[in-house]
Amino acid sequence: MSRLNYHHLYYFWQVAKGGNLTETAQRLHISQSALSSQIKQLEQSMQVQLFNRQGRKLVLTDSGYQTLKYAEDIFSRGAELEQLLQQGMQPQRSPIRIGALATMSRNFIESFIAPLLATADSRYSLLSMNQTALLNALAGHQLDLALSNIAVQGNDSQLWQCRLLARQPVAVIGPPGTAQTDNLAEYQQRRWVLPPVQSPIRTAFDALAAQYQLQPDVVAEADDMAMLRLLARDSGALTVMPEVVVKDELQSGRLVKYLTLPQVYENFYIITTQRDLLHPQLTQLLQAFSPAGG
Amino acid sequence: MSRLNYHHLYYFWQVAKGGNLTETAQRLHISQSALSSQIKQLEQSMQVQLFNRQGRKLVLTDSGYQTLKYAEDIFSRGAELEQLLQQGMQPQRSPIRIGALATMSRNFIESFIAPLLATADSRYSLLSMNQTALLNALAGHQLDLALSNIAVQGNDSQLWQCRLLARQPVAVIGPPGTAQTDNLAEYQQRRWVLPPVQSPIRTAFDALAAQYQLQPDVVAEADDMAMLRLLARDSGALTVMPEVVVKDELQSGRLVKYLTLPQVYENFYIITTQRDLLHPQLTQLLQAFSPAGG
DNA sequence: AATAATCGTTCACATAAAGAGAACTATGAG
DNA sequence: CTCATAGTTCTCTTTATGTGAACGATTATT
Repeated sequence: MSRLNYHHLYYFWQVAKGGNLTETAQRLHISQSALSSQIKQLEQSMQVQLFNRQGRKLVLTDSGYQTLKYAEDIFSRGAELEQLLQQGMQPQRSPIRIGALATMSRNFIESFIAPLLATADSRYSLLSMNQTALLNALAGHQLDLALSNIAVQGNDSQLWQCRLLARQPVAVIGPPGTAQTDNLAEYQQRRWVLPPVQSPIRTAFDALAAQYQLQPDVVAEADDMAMLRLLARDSGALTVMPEVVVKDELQSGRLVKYLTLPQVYENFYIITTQRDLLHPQLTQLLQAFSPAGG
Repeated sequence: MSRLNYHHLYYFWQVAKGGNLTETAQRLHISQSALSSQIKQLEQSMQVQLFNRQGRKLVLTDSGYQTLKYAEDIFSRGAELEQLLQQGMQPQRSPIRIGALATMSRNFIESFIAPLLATADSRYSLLSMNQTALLNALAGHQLDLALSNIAVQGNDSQLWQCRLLARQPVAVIGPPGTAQTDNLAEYQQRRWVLPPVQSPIRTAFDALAAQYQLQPDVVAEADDMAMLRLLARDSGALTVMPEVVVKDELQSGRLVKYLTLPQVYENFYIITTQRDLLHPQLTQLLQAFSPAGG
């Protein structure tokens, strides 16, 4: 039992799609006999029956159907590659394409790509999208890498590789000039701007709030970190978010950290396809970020 | 410029992964010279430089990197197929695997697979999951087909095929014995159970409610149709949902339709991978459902 | 700086695989 | 029954793949 012969598989694919040997042979400009024997060889080497010879018709077996699906996958990828190669493939160095969840902190993303900015000759393109679009784009090679704060659960046949890039402690942040304390309960009179109920941060916050018997007066919710940042800056309300989101405002004193929530973290993940080969320049990016570090 | 040679591509893949010709040649049990010439042939036939010969090292070019990614994709799929074929591939007819969005109406799903139930010898397995998992499973061949009420937007390079299978008018449904009218405003005093704010149905309902100056008293929200159905049945509140969800209850008179919302539809989509080959038995299922019909 | 070891390329030649074409078999339409 | 059609099987030719030795060029060693 030898290795899978892609040449044979190609012919099988062509025939299975058409369902007809003679026609396919004409289309491919080879003789039927060649096609016939190649497919037979595939069946023999793989020890599987791909077609049922019903009368003078070729009918896909169940195994044949399964195989066809894989072949479809394989050769349409191949066709994409061919097209890419034949249209010349832009000669200048193609940019590194990084996708990021649209709701993530821009500051965090910026800190991630900082090493790329330092390198003079590297080009990259950054795209914001939702989690589903992120995974689609990865699968379709529109992205080299995705950044997200939502993990992808590992399937049986791992399609995605998802690793923890960094975790940020989550803090209560608000305008300066008010008494700061590390006791949540003291913020009963304050107004709050929070991430939405489904989010992990909110869930953690709500649990803590319940524990401290705090009933927060929620004036606004937003899942977008950029939006949260604006609200934190301009609403006068307290917010709950990773510090990195309002890094600049904390530095300038426009906002201050009230307290860091214990045991609550925002996780940042880097997602690639399982068959993971990183763009050479990306390897150094990852090394800059020690796992679970900042 | 001939067609892409998968044999050449395979060797390129192996070498590019290892970065080393000699080692790879030994691993594959062929001579370096063979490897060298095959790769050179690939470069010539595709008219692209895959490696830069720097000193006595082979360094991937940018085009080479792109190509490698496709090759990785192609041959890991191939490896999966090989494994599947070599482990014998379960001889009994493999079941048709249908994935459905966990929040969809079970009645609708049942009506979709009804033709399969009628066929004695067909086996199928039904799996509930979220939209992301659905797409993952499709991409990884764990599913033949997915049912969802969320469309997948078409990317540039179409990965998914998403077609409208059916659309159901959405109705206000509630317990019998109260005056029915087709004027939304008359339901001001009622309690409501509604889909969550992000959902298309809710958005449409809210717009209508605003138009009729109805401020609904929302006692519960749920995105799961099975859950909504239970709430509709047991809460005494009014609900907004496609009729099919509570088909049985409407028939038995336990619930009644108050009014059908104009221009509001719940859409049901069937999602497959773009390189779309349907399981023979699925073709008939689709024909049973005329597009935009019931 | 000289030397040895390593790695990729090139050549002539051997071997294996793909393909052509005729003869053959079986099926289905008229 | 007969003929056209579709797939299989055979022999033979052509093409592609692979080998091993010689070569050139680069890196490491002393």
